[in-house]
Amino acid sequence: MKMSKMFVQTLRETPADAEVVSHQLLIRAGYIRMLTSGIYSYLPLMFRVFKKVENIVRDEMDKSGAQELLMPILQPKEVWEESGRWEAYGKELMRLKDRHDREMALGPTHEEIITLLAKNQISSYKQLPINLYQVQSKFRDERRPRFGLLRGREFIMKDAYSFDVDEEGLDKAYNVMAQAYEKIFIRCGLDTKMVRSDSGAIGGDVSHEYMVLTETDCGENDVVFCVECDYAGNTNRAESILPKCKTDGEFKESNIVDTPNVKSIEELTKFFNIEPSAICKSLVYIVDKKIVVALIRGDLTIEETKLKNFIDGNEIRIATDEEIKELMEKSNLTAEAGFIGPKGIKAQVIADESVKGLKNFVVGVNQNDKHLAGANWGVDLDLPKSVADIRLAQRDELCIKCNAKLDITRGIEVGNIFKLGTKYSAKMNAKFTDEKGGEKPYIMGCYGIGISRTAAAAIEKYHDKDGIKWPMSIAPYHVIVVPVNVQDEQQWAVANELYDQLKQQNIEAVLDDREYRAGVKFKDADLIGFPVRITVGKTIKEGDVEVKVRMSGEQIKISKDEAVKHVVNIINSELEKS
RNA sequence: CGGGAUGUAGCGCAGCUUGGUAGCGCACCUCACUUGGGAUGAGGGGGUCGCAGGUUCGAAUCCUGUCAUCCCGACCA
Repeated sequence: MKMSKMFVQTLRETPADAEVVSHQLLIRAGYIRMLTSGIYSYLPLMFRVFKKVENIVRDEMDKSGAQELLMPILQPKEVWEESGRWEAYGKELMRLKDRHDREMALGPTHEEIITLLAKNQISSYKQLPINLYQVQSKFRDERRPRFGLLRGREFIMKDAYSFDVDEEGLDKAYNVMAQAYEKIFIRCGLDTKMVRSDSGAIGGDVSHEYMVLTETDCGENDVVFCVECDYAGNTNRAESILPKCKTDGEFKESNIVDTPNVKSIEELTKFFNIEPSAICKSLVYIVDKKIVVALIRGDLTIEETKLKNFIDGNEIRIATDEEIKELMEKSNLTAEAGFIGPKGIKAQVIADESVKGLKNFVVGVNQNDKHLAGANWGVDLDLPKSVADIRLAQRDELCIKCNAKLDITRGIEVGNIFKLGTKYSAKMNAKFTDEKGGEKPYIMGCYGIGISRTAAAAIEKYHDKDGIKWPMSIAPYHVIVVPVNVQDEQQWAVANELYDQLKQQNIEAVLDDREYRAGVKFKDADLIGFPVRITVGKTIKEGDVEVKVRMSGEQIKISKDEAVKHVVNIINSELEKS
C-alpha cells in the first residue's frame, strides 16, 4: 500500500469532544469518523484491525468446534415477545416500524433468533451438543453513548450460543469457551482477567466477564483482584475477608448520650474518642420505591448493587432528607440522617455481616442529637434478621481464596460468557427429544466478544503521547517504509526495493511515498501505530537503513541487505507469540 | 431522565457583551524554496454562522422555539 493513496487523514489536533485516549487517537490517526452519537464509520485502517481481531476470534472458535453462521439484524417484534424481552429489554432495544407498521427491532444480541432457529432445526439429542456463532454489527440504544468505540450504539460483536442436552454438557461447553477466550485475548496481545459477574439483562446463573485491566479511566467498572491468586470480581460482586475491628468501644455501660449535631462517622469518632469500627452506621435507601435501612460497621462502605440484589430489587438510591422524614413520621420517631438506627424503625432492615461482631458500639436511636453508646446485640437491641454481605470490597483487604492482598483497577469488559440454562428454550418452547423419547428444553449458554471494543481496549492499553502502539497481531499493517527524502534517488530506489521484498515475503507493508518532510512522516507513522518502521535516509550512502520497533522503542542501524530479513524475523517472532 | 455547556470552513477556535461587507491557525490547491521529528514565503479555493420563527432599514450577534453534540449524574453491560 502506498501511503499517498491510502484513505486516511491524520489530524494534528485532538477533537474537542473525544474524552478517552482510544477515542482521541482513533480520530486523530484516521481510523474512525463519527456519523452521529455512538455511531461511526470504520475507515480502511480500522477495518483491517477489525478483520485481524475477527480472524483470531474465528480461528479459535472454529478450533473449539463452533460453527459460524449469520443471522438477521432486523428482527420482528413477535420473537421478542415470545421471550418476554420486548418489554424487559426496555429502551435499549433499538426499535422501528416497517411500511406495514409492523414493529421490528435491530438486534442487540441474538438469543431469541438462535433459539427459534434451534427449535425448528434441532429435534433430536443426536444433533447435540452444538455451538453456533456469528460476527456482526449489534445495536443498543445506549442512554449515553460515550468513549468512542468503547460504548457505541452500533458496534461489532462475536456472539456464540451453545446447546446441550444437560447441565453437564453446558459446563463442558462453558469451559471450552473459557479456554478459547483465554487464547483469543492472548493472541490479541491483551492480558485479561476472568471476572465473576452479575448476569444482568441477559440472565442466567453463572457468568464471567473478561476484563482488560487499564490504568486509564474509561468509565468502566472497577475490578477487584487478588495480587497473588486468580480471584477477581466486579466491585459490585467481589468479596473480601472482613477487616478486623480495630477496637471495641470502651464504654462501661450502655447509655443514651446527648450528641448535639454530631452526625457523621468522623464527628462521632471525635466526640466519643473511638475508632470508626466501633460504630454501627445506618443508611436509608429507596429500593423500588420502598424504604430500606442498611447497617454497616462505621469504617466500611455499602455496595449498593449487592444490597439491591440481596432484596431482589431493581432500582436503588440513597433516600433524600424528606423521605427520611416521612419514614420517621410513619415510625412515630423523629430523627434526621445521622441519628437513624435500627431500633423501632418501621422498615426493612438489612445488616451487613460486619455489624454482627460489633460489641460495645455506638449506634443511632432515631432521636435527634442522641446516640446509644456501649450498645450490644441482644442486650440493648436485636440484631436484624437479614444479615448479608452488602459491603464494598476495598483495596488492601484480604482475598477470600488465598488471604493475600486485594487491589482495584479499572477494567474494560471485552468478553463475557453466560450459562443461560433453559431461560430462553423454556420460554420459547424450544425442545428436543432425548434418548428415552422424552421432550426437554435445550440447555443453553451464550458467549460474546466485543470486536470493536477489543480494538479500542488495545489502544487504551498500548499507546504513548505520540500515538498507538498496536500489538503485531492486530495492527493494520506490520511495517512502514519511510524514505526520508523521496527526491533523493538512492533513498527512493532502496525504499521501493525494501517495500517490494517485504511484500514478496507476505509482510503487510506500507510505503510512505508522500513528498512530505521526514518529521511529518515520522509523526504519522507513530500516530497510526505501525509496529515496525524502516527509515531510509542519509545513512543509505553507507548502505545502512534504520529499523525502529514502535512497542519497545528499540532502534537499530542495519545494512539494507539484511534489513528485510531482520524485519521479517521481528514480525514473525511477534506473530508466533500469539 | 436530571444538572451543566457548546453549535461559525474537514479539524481547532475568535467574533456575539455594544446589530452594519464573516475572520484566524491547521488541513486542502498552485508556485518557489526546503528534506532525520508536524519548515518557510507568495497566491488560491472552501461558510445558507445547527434549524425555524420573531424584533429591526439591517441579525452570526437580540428574543422565542427546536434539533444536535459533549460533560457530570442516574441507567445499562
